[in-house]
Amino acid sequence: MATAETAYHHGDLPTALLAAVEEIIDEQGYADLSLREAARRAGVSHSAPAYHFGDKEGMLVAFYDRGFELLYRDMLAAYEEHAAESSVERMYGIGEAYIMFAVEHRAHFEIMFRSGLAKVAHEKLHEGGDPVFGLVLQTIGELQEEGYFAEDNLIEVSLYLWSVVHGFSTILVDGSVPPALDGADLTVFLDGVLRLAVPEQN
Amino acid sequence: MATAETAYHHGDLPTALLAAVEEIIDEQGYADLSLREAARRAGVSHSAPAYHFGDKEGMLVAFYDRGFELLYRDMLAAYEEHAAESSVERMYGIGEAYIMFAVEHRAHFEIMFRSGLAKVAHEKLHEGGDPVFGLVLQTIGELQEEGYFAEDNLIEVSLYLWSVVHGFSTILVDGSVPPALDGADLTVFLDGVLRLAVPEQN
DNA sequence: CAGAAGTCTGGACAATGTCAAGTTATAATC
DNA sequence: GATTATAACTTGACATTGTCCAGACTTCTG
Repeated sequence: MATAETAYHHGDLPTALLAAVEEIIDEQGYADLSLREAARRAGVSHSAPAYHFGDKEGMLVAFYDRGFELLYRDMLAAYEEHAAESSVERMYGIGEAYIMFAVEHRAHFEIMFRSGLAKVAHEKLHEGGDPVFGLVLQTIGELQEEGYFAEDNLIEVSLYLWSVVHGFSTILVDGSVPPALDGADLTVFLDGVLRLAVPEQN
Repeated sequence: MATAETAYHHGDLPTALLAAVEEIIDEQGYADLSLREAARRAGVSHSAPAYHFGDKEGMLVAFYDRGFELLYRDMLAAYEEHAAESSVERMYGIGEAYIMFAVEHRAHFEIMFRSGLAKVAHEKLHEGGDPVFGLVLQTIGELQEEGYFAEDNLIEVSLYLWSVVHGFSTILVDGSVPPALDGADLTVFLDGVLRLAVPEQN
């Protein structure tokens, strides 16, 4: 059996390393993440990761890419779940999926948006079309068609809605909420916040 | 003259170090910030900072605190500038001040909200009352009095507006905008986004 | 079975954060 | 004004980190 037990060949070291990255960030935060600690947890030597990822940034970019895969999967599922309903329901759906992704995959969210990696990696992402942003634009187009927003300001509307959803996610992940809200059930506010974001239909 | 030139006593090393921190983050980003490089730029030995700040986190907390001072100063000025006008104008004012602070003091903004320091330092901040958040609550109360929002959901409204403003700031600082918007004059969108955030008066 | 390619090890190096002990400047005291 | 004390730094050391390089082991290919 040539699985994780094997002495030399690990089996699937890249996956094991990315799992270790998530573990470390969850336990100790992004600041204390080190290549060598990830290698230790995967049971390999300190320079094994370099073979697969080149350097530390390479490993984080792989983690970053995986995060966008997961995020897109969740958002697409939410979109399709409300395919037959109003565009507002789809908007709430993908917004909620985004926010819940941030909460449930905090490690990925941090690397994706809070590590300074965004500047480097986002360029690569946009070359490939960025399906996440594409889905957002699609939904906003539908909102405009159904009269929830004027049709002459797609950029502003998309920046606005993206700001609400991304901002709320950031706040949740930070834990930088006022003390009164600490430990509260955040899903409750999630709904309220999203509903405040979309005006009455015209 | 016992100023910065002096061999031993620097004159005001803490200030010089915090200035160096800002320089380094502006030039190379938060990830490449090191205690020793800050010391080098201030012209002192590698462990001089420890005397004033204890450790690296201590130095960053000082930088963090200074950032909140500056932010509150800007927001308060914006609030008072529109003291005689509608509450919406004050809301736009402090929102714009927040966002422009993020753009113009990018280094402070990163440490304040994107460094993982928030969890540690925010508790300390909230003990002291957090004037920034106080000003936000004040303004939202006025918005509710003037009928822009229902009066039974202060928490949701504050989370919502904070999300818009903070989220937009984050997006600007990231540079993680879709390529079409790169290099565009962001102040234009700032106005549009803020106006989308507040509904018609009741 | 031989060789080539793929996967990982082990040692080295410079850089970093932190600690302990020593050094010099400034302030306080008599 | 000399002495003493305290504040403000320096110097040296150590463990840890990311990266590079030469080598070793394993598996695949013919």
